[in-house]
Amino acid sequence: MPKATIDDVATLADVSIKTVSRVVNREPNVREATREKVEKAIAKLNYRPNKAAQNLASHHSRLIVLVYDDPSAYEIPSAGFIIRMQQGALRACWSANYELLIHPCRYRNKDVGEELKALIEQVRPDGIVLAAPLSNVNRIVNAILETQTPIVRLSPGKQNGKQFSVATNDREICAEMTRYLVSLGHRRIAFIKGHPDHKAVGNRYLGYQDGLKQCGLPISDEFVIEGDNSILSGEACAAELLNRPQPPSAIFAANDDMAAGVIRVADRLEIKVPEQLSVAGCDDIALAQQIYPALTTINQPLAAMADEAVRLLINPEGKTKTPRTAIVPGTLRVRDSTGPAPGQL
Amino acid sequence: MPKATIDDVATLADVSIKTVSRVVNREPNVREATREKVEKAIAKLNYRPNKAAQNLASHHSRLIVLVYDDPSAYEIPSAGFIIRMQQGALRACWSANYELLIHPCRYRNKDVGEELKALIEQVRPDGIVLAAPLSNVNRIVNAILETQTPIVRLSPGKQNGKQFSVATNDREICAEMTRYLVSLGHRRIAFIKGHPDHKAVGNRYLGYQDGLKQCGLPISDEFVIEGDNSILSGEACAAELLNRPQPPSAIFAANDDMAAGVIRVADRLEIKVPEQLSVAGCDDIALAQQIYPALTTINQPLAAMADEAVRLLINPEGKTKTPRTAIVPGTLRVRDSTGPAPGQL
DNA sequence: GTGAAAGCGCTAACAC
DNA sequence: GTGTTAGCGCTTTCAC
Repeated sequence: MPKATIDDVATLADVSIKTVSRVVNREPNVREATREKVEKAIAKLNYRPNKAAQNLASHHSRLIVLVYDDPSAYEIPSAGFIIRMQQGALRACWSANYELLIHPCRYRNKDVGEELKALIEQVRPDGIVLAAPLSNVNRIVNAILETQTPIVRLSPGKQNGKQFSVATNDREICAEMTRYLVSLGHRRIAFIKGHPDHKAVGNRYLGYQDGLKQCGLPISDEFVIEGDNSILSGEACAAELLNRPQPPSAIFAANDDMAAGVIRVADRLEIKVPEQLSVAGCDDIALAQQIYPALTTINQPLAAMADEAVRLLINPEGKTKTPRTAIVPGTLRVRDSTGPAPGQL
Repeated sequence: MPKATIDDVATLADVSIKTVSRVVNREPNVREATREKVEKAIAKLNYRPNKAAQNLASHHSRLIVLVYDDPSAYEIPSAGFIIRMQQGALRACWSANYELLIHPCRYRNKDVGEELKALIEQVRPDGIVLAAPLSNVNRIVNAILETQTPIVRLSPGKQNGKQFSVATNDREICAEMTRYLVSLGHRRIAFIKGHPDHKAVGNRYLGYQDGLKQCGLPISDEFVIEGDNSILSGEACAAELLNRPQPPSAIFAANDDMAAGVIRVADRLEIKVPEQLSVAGCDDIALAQQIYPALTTINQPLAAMADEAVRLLINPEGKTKTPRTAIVPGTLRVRDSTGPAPGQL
């Protein structure tokens, strides 16, 4: 049987198509009795509004596009992050009867801007969620802005006043992690900074300092060292720190990969984690639960962030109010790599 | 400026809108000079056809929906698989100017069928790619079929004659892995079977037997043992095999998790991999590259499979010919966990 | 509260 | 080769 149209429903319910439209779109000005009659007809005919027709007539597509960096096969570690973003974005979309289009792209390509403009002009999404690191590339952001499409930037660490964006409380939560380590009795807490180009991790170092300060501990860079976000650099930093005459009793790394490197070196040096050394990371990548001991870290609430981003796009609020940055808080994930400081010095 | 429409282009090029339509859709029967004139106008106005209007008028949406099982947060290991499927599906979609809608869903839900029907009737995709394990649930497949939407099932191991589907050459490639182990001098090659409910892995056992046969080795179940696909079961099976008076010199597991379990046990028993024991897995999950030594395994060509699935939906071939199963071959990924048999017995 | 009419921007079918 | 006409199935506007 051919799909029922709004006309069929109108005929069956003995009303005009406009009334059916009102019922379908939950508009006011329909008498309760009429509404019921229409709803009965809809159910009977198993009517579903045709999206293409709705889009054409209403000039909006109920479509959100999620744009993110396309992981090449060899950096599929980011897969978990992407899936979580998608899950969050989908949750918000579906709850508002929107659909989500995904658009991974290579952000090094010169033409990403043109590519996105073409996409936008064809499918006319009602909004774009732009994930980091693309959200930090002005060329790309501007290309999207030219199309007049609402955009929300997803940038875990960084804020930006010109458009709506969603970020985490990186700094605050890193302070919390530091306080947690102090509460376990640690006093010599080292911090491994990330690659300076990676904006998100700058705040983490500040958070580490905040945490020390809040506990009344002196801030010094004696135990601060810089890695490049890789496991290998974590190993190198750990080797340097742990071979000192006065090694730290806890090492807090600006990301999980480096923390994993620390654990690996500790294992090699036969330093027991967490009995002799506490290790904490940041990001809660899949690896964090797979290594031994399971890594204490900070969860990046990517799903919640993407959810919030879509909400900002869909809600009328997002269209009218002045740009703001929504903050979605991360949470501590205390696992097995942290414990009381040895000997309570 | 308001977006240009087909009328604007027609006016500027001084032709009818039908001619513009012909040029846009690369239809024949346009004189070269006319085509150029129109293309110039299109470029000048930066015209892009409105998808909603195209969809409404043409009764097709240039939209493919990829349906797969939604990983809960705690089984994100599957994230890599999903991303690869998406990448493959997107590649095929974009190359034909289609878009991809993703639709993860919980396949245990009773209402998945209804959910999918509602989705399909609203967005009217031109086709559905249904990934395993959903593709093996008749209730779900039938719900989709009721909507008359073309569907291609993605089921790595299993074939099914009633609809189009895409599978891998599990059996053949497992035979190849077995032959590879034999070529390294191994004669006592154990096989750890997977959970019998998991259809994909049955073929792997057959492939193992084929491989032995092809090398002229006797087939016996002396070295065949059954796990349940988990790392833990891999450990248990390995413990049993390696504690025998005559242990195998190579262990081939029906999936990577179990193979990882084998390596873990070997490490515990101080059996060197690959010097004393070769270990091979199947699936090429992310873990395969992360463990030490890196696991020799079989790549599941999920991206290529999804790509092929979308092609089947988009190409006219898919709509007319009789259902068939396309086979996308997997490939051996030789890494560090396999080597020459010790002592050449 | 409800309905009639006029599009939205395209494609399909057919005429020329 | 090219143009004309009539929709596709909705929403919008405005009249009642």
